[in-house]
Amino acid sequence: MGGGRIEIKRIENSTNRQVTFSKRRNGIIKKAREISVLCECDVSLVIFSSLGKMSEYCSPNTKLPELLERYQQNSGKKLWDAKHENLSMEIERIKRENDNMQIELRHMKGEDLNSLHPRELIHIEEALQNGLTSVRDKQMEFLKTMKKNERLMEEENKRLTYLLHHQQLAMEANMRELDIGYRQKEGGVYPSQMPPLNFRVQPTHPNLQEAAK
Amino acid sequence: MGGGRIEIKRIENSTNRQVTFSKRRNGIIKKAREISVLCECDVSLVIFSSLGKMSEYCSPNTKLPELLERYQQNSGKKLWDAKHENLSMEIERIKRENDNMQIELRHMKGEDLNSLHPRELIHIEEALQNGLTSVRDKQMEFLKTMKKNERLMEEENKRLTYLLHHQQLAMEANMRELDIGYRQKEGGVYPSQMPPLNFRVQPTHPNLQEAAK
DNA sequence: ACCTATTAATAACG
DNA sequence: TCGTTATTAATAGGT
Repeated sequence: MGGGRIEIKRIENSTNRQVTFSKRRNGIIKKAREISVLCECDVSLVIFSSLGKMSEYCSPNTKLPELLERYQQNSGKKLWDAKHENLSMEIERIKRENDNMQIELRHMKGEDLNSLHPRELIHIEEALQNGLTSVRDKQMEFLKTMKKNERLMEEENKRLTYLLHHQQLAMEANMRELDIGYRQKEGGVYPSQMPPLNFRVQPTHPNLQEAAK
Repeated sequence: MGGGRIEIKRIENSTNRQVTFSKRRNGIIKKAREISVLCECDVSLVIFSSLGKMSEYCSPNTKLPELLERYQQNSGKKLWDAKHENLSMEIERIKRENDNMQIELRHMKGEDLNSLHPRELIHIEEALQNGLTSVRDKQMEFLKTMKKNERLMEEENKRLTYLLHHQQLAMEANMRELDIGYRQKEGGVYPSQMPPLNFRVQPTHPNLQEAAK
């Protein structure tokens, strides 16, 4: 090839290997192009460098899918037919699963019962009964939660009413005081001992809505 | 390259073209092998001669389907056209359907109820109730059928008993007659007027077992 | 990326 | 397809 022969084995020096790859890649692609032109043949060449970079050559007027189709026919090897079959089988499997569930679901809804044995009917009846029990338990749970919420809201209401009442009392007291002070020293500043009116009324149960969803 | 340069264009002389193809094919395959070894890269080379003869090289430890998979990912081109995607999408669709049914079925069995709203619970409860009603109706139907069968069998029993009785009477009568005839002309042939004993006792209700299955 | 000595590839022919 | 040979192309190693 040139400039001192080399053994055909992995080039250990990484830089060298990269350089050689580049040169030879170009060379082989050129060769591929040449043979395709000179000899009117279809060529497909795909190279992945060790770093994963892809290079390809495909002769003009050649469509890779068609070429690969011919490849499969010629070699007997399956490139994607295998995958294809796998997918088809997967579909069949899932469809069967689907049908079974479909049937079970229809039975649970009381449809298509004619084909069933009494023994199977009993099974389904049990399942339905169990389901019904669970669903009703769950509803009971909700009911309890809602009742509890109601109770809590009532308490909260009472608390708020209480607070409101006291606030009003305080306001009235202040008004009176203000009135007196106003009369005593006319034009005076606002009395500093007056409590801020907006003392925060936080909900005691911030998660009330959670259980009711 | 050697022995007098040539233009890179179709070789018109068919023999020459064939020879050149052979040599260059070997050359390019050799190059492919060399670069794959020297630079640790994955190479796929497929050549179809103008006569349709296939040659290929694939680097060791490289599986063509996997390489082509990488090719698709890198190039964005699809080799296994729409067919594949259709299948994949079909699988996705069925899987979704499957999951939905799975969930519905679990709910019907009273599982995974926590994520449901009260309104949905009511829906499920109704469905379960309907199912239960249908199943119990069907069981009732069976019960009726079985009772009816029982009745029919009783009747049949009576009929058979009656037939049996008459048959016995007939037999006894015959025996007596035979006895008399035997005593009158000793060593005579069997009396031809004797009725066949095996008159067929067919079931009146051949479909009895159908309802009970 | 470019240069060059050296080897590999190969065109033409038998 | 195989071998030989003259000639060119490819390229390893270095800059």
